[in-house]
Amino acid sequence: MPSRASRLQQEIKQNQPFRSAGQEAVLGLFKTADMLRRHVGKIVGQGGEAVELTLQQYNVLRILRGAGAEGLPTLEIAARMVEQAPGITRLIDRLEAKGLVARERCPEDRRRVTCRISRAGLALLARLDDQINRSEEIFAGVVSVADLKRLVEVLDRMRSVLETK
Amino acid sequence: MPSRASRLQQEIKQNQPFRSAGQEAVLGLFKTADMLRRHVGKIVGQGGEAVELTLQQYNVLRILRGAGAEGLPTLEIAARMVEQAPGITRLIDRLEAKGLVARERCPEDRRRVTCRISRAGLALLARLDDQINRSEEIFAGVVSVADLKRLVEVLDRMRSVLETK
DNA sequence: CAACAATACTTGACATGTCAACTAATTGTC
DNA sequence: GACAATTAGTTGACATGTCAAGTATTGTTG
Repeated sequence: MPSRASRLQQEIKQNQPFRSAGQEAVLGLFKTADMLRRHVGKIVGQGGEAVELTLQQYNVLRILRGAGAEGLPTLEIAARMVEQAPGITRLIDRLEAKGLVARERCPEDRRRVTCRISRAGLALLARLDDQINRSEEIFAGVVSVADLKRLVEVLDRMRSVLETK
Repeated sequence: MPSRASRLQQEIKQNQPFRSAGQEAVLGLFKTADMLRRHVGKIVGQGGEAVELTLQQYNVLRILRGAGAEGLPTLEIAARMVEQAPGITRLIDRLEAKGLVARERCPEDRRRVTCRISRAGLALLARLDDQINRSEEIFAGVVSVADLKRLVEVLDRMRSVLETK
């Protein structure tokens, strides 16, 4: 019995079947992440009335909110990013320009620059929280919590072989 | 019994646990895709001796190889991309500049531009094939084929709710 | 068959990402 | 305490991505 074309195969109009489960998984991962990225990017990027963010900028704000009042040095933020961000300095430049983040050279170690989220940054995140939370639960209808947990677990193992650099 | 911090949590040094399985899945997906993207990007991007490609450029070449001698119109390529590529024209401009793709205005419908992979493009892909195939099988040791298939299936369902634009 | 809409790209302007130097401050090391 | 090595961040140059508006060509409709 010839298996029907997979969903992904149809999506990218590929006529040959995939060479392996590995290949299909990798492409499916890329495509899903790209769609998700655009989906969330639209939420943080439209701003409603106020400031527009990129996904990366949003991630920085989230990290700084988590860090609280002490803030974090620049490269420590980079280390916590979900996606690598070699251009962290300029990323934060833009957030500072929008008044969402404040920077200050650290007195104890003058090489460091401590970054803190501003009142305005916190307010912006607060406005986005609901929409973001909802968008993370968007899969509730089609994927069970058990499936999500298995997914997380498999992704963990995949990253373990990609580590590092 | 308090569950230990998840792997992802440690990776991004997050002190609070994730709000939900959905959130952890979304972030894990982003992180895994980013790492994979860099991994594959390094393969196609170093060129060895010859031409360097971006992941997107590589994807275009793969699509054109699959299309064979008739080639494909520009936007049809865009439709088949794994990741959306609004800048498809300039993406192909660069491939043409490197001599990997040839373009020709379609005689039947002069709005269209037919793109074909060149001899050099095919040769480049041939040189990359082995490395790419190997990189897609990199997970063989840590993730079973059954797990990969389940992963693919869950990703399919996730994309179904993201559709569309 | 003229006029309007739709299609298939192209282009411009600008934001963002990326890599490789480069500077400044701090930490060993003898 | 001088000097190299390390760490933290910045900058420049350039590639790529993104959105909106523009152009040429083909369908469609009164």
